[in-house]
Amino acid sequence: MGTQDVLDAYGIPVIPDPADAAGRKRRSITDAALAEFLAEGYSAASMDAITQRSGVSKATIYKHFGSKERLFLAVVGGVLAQSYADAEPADAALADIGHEAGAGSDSGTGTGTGTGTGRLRVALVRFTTDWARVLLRPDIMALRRLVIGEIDRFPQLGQLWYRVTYDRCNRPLVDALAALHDRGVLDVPDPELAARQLLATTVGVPQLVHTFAPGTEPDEDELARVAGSGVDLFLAGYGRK
Amino acid sequence: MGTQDVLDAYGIPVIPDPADAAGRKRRSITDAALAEFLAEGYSAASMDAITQRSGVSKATIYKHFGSKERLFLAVVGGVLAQSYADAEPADAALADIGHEAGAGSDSGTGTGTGTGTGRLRVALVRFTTDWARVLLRPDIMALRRLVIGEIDRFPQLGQLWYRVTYDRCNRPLVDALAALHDRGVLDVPDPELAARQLLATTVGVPQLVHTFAPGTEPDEDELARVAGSGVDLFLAGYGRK
DNA sequence: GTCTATACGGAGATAGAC
DNA sequence: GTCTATCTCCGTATAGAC
Repeated sequence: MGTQDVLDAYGIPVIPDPADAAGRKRRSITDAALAEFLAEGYSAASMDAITQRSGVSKATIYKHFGSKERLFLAVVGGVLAQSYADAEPADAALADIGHEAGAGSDSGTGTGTGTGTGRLRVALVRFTTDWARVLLRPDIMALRRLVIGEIDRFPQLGQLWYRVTYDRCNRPLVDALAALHDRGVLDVPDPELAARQLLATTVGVPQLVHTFAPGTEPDEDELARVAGSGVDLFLAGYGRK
Repeated sequence: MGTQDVLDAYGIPVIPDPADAAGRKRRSITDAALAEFLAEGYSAASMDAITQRSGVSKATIYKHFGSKERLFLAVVGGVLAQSYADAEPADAALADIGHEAGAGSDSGTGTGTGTGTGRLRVALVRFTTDWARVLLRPDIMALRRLVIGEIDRFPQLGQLWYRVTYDRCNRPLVDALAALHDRGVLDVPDPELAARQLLATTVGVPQLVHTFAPGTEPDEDELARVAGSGVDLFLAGYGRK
């Protein structure tokens, strides 16, 4: 009598799957919590506000996550793992670095401010630009600021952030550079350091600005200009002479 | 009657200057507040804890600073302005860049991984190493994390941090690079970008690690190695060909 | 100018009905 | 499993004596 209102296309009552209902509630909680934590930081964020944002009751939140600390870790940690899903295009550029390197016209000249148009240069610019586009997204920058600010209280998140970024971005680049070194395309005695330098000149340079200017979208033209110049610098230093 | 205990070298009682007493109290408040804010962040820091750390009463703190927000701004802003006092040696290195550049042996070759020992290279390594030593100091890194984490609530501090760093570190470097360009020592069409790139490869690279690994002292050898490699990269790209 | 004592609100977390 | 109502404590800020 009014307890089964929802009917499907055939008029058959739809009994909500309890598991799915719980999953949806859990999702609405984590969404609300993330928004609140990003807006207020950990300490200033209130469980009351998260309760109101999520639409569920406070007791339910505590049943699911136990405490504010655990909620924070679950939410931020979970988002971190998934945030780089949009960075897939960078993997394609990475494949370009490995496969087509050395087949271009003048990929190794690296004249500094010159306009070397080798395939390697294009691939490196594409790779770094893709990553910059992802890492400079306002939501990811905000998450980064949150993690950095709370790192004394939650060192695990700092470790996780660094590791995820490294595994997804640095490590593949290091491997690619090492391979290019072995094939004689580049002269990179320390691929580990070289990768960090390349990312610093391309991604790090605009990232520094956006770290202290919250909410600003990255400018595509500026991004391309910086990435191009950074890659030129890199190739000038590590190209075969 | 015991109210004038303090005597100077001639046995003359020293009446504490009320203004100085207030100044000392103000100083003990700001010291305590800084320690508390660094340890707990803005929101989690409690005025009670600052009261206990400082040794003065809570009412006195409010008489001096009005509110927690104003105390935070005064303390962090004040420290920012003075934190770079230790970076004076970098100015000396900067003078070296300007005065002795071009007089060295092979300052402009920039062989990438080569060991160019020109005076310019030495001066640039010195300049960047000095700055890295200062910017990577654990207390300054902690302050930086605090500012970044609270930037949504206190955008003024973000602006101030960026401006102070830029005025003291970037701008002089930009000017020096522009001068070297004009004298034909380097080929730097965009000194602004070039300075950011140089600082990214030398200071930014280790800074990124220490951002996510709080409390770790920078290793001198590693610092020198990174700075040297970064400067080589820079000279390879921007040296006259 | 500086202290003690306190007002007042909001925080995180839980008990118990359903 | 989920809600309403509540407990308890600690937060910022201030009033008033000295």
